[in-house]
Amino acid sequence: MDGHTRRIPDATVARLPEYLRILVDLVDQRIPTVASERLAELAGVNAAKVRKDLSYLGTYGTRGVGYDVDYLLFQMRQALGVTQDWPVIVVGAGNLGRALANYAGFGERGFPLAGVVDADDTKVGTEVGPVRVRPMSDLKELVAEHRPVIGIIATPGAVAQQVADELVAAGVTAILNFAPALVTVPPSISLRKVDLALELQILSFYQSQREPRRDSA
Amino acid sequence: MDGHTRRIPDATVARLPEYLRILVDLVDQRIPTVASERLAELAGVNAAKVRKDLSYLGTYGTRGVGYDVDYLLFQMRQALGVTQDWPVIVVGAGNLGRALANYAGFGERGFPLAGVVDADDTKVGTEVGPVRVRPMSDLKELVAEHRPVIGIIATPGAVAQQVADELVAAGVTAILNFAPALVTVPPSISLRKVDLALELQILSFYQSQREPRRDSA
DNA sequence: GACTGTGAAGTAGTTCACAGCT
DNA sequence: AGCTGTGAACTACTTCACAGTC
Repeated sequence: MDGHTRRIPDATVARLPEYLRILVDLVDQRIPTVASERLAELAGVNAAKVRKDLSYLGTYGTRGVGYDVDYLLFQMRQALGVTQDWPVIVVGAGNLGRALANYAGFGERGFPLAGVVDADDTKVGTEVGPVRVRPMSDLKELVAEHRPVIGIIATPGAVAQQVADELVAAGVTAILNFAPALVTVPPSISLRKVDLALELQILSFYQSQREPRRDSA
Repeated sequence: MDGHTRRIPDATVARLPEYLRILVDLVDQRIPTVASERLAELAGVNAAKVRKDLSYLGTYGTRGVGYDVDYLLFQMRQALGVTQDWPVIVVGAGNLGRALANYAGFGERGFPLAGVVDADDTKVGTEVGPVRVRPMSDLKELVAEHRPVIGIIATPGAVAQQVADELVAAGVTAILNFAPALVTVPPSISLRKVDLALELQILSFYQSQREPRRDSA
């Protein structure tokens, strides 16, 4: 029952939230057990990978039967550290920041909006989804109030590093960066990046490999 | 001048847009040449990786000097197939879809908004950023008009697969899926996925590894 | 002297294939 | 019989280290 937990490979970690989502669905459907084969199908990967991934959690399925859905869901939440909500603070109340703040999907999945801050005084005080934009100077207070929080950078690339520094100074230990810029943080801080244009460019690459486009402007 | 182009590894492809962004910056700053060491620093990777990545493009830098920024930028655009704009069509005019449609960053980086469609009649006709929402039945026409386009799925997860099927039927060959659901498409279609909550959960994992949180509710 | 391009070595991730439990 | 858990084989990616060029 322990889980002599070896270090979980990054590639596995990146898949755990997908399994989590599927398990939530299965619970909703009152499905009591699931085999690696089925889970693999639902996740779009192969069964050996599922079994190996789950084995890192110290999970014990039952041979001949499969995995107990409730218990696996419990373990998955435990492993991901999503047994409680993690509030998020959005920095930047431009289009993207407002969009993210409005996006209810976050709250539903355990990441409620704690606040939105912006350096631009003309934006401060305006409504964004469920909150009002607050000045950057409120950041420290906001973080202290909700800690631990995840900071979301939704500013132009040019100020992303500065914002990251301010988040770290305010006590934020996990950052999701949507700005198209390299951001570096101390090693104790977790950082991930999402760049929407970059994803489109990757699609562009694979697509133009198949069916090269005329290059005439 | 040829570039006896070996197949480019996926990991390299995923980094090319980052190099592209950096090169655009360097051109703006009128910097004529760049060494792999410097490029690596700007991209947050190591120099050997940069050199190997660029070598897949059939790029020739100059030993003792570095890479010509203009030429490298040209090659990068060529490789990524972003020498012309790729219009995007957003499916789903909910919070996320409207957010994406409003997000100017796309247009600036070569992905202008061709339209927004939604299955919900009460949303059809409403303004979203620069366009009006059109009904799903206009999808085929919209695609035909702008082809090739990239389809963006910004719907609830439950209808994501159906939307993907409709996009494919309408002639879309590249899809970016923001819905939290597995979507499968024929092998000739390029597909990528961005799941915002999933990114937050990954951060949650790494953070709770460091500083486990009390589990009391 | 400086910097690229790349084989070779090293590391991480995936998949196979099967022993072992229920 | 059915399905997990995992060593072993394989594949992909990264990094080293250095010969080659300017």
